[in-house]
Amino acid sequence: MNNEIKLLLVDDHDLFREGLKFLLGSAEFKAVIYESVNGVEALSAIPEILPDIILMDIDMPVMNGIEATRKIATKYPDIKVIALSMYGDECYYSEMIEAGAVGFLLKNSKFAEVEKAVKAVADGRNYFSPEILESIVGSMCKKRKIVAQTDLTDRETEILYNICRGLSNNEISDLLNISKRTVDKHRENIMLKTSSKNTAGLVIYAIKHNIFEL
Amino acid sequence: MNNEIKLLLVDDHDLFREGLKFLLGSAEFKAVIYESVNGVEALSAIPEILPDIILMDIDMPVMNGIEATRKIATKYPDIKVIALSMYGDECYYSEMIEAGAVGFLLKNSKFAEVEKAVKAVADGRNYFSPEILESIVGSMCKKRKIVAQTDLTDRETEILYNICRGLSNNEISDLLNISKRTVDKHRENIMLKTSSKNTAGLVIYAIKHNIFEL
DNA sequence: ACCTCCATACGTATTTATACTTACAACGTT
DNA sequence: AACGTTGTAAGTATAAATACGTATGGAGGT
Repeated sequence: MNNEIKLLLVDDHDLFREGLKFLLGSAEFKAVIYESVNGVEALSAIPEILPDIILMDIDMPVMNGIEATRKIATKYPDIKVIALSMYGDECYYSEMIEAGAVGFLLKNSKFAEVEKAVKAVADGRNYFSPEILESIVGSMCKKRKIVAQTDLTDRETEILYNICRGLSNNEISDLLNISKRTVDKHRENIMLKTSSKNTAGLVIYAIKHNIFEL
Repeated sequence: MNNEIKLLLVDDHDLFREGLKFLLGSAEFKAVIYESVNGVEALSAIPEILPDIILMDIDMPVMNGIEATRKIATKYPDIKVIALSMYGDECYYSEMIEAGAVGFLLKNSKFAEVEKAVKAVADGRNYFSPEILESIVGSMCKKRKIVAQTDLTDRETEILYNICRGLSNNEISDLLNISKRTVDKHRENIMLKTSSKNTAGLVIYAIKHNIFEL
């Protein structure tokens, strides 16, 4: 934190870069600022700059920030990439995280947030803006809500699982070495318990209740 | 960061609390340490302590950390809860995040991580251990992979959607004012295109390709 | 010992789904 | 103008699923 941080700004908007550069000059930490206007330029500039941290825009011509981040994270695992995006849509941040970003900021955040993020990643931590975290939480809650317990017996669960695999009652009866009629009956009972009208309902129930994974 | 931080440790293992308390004494920041042995005790102790940050174990008798966090986050939104868990399973952290934790640490992390986390949340940020972040990334990648495009026509997509809703071909034909035999044919074509053997396969395909949402 | 739940099995009947076939009008492309 | 795709429709046949029954042995709890 006491050393100079080499910061590379990658953004196609000159004005945005200029403003950010100015602000970073007044930051708590000392930073040397480099600039690139898109992913391709950034990639070619990196070998000689070897920046510590990259502030990467996502929407860019030539090569977008996600692709660029993916390549950078692979070739230079020590370089920390902080994503800068106009929007906090899930499709953005999840791909960016997957690509290897260790931070994610929205462009409408205050500079103090940028400072925080830079300090955090310089320190080996990661920083995600509250909006993003909230969104992550949100998508998790969604996922969580559908996890519930069933009142299906083990056998019923097993049979439901195999129904989801696409097996017919006949095939299931062979698999489990029981009568086809028994499977029929189980299926009937499962439909009763799960309030399903048909196979479609069964499959959806099974997925919602983690009996079957996509 | 210059003020004293009021820290409440909630963990049922005396030794763990003691060790952590000692370590926190040598931390960069100044902290007053309070202790509780489970969620219930923590909840009754909070009104008089009014801690800034809580380090909350998840596996505890009487009231687990998730329940306790949920209650705390509701009643005292200003108190930051950092989860401490032995395991980084998704079922743990996602529930904990949902409950309102702003940080998540694994018990096998070094004390430096605890320090980082405390500083981060005291500073209004959030801190998730790299393992957890990696896991979040993992679950996101999974989600992403299943989104793909289909070569189904609009009509076929519509019919597949209604199949997933649990409608029979007969009901779909009524709904769309077409012959039942037409729906039969569409269904057949869809099965061909999606390489599905039966309804179960159709439903799974539809969910994977975002034609139907759970 | 009694009772409930579970897994097993079978009978019968109806409804749906699956499979293979042909046909044709509308539309766009080559 | 010929061709491919789409959406529509229909015939025939079999397989599967759905919907009612009933029944029995065993495991577990009261």
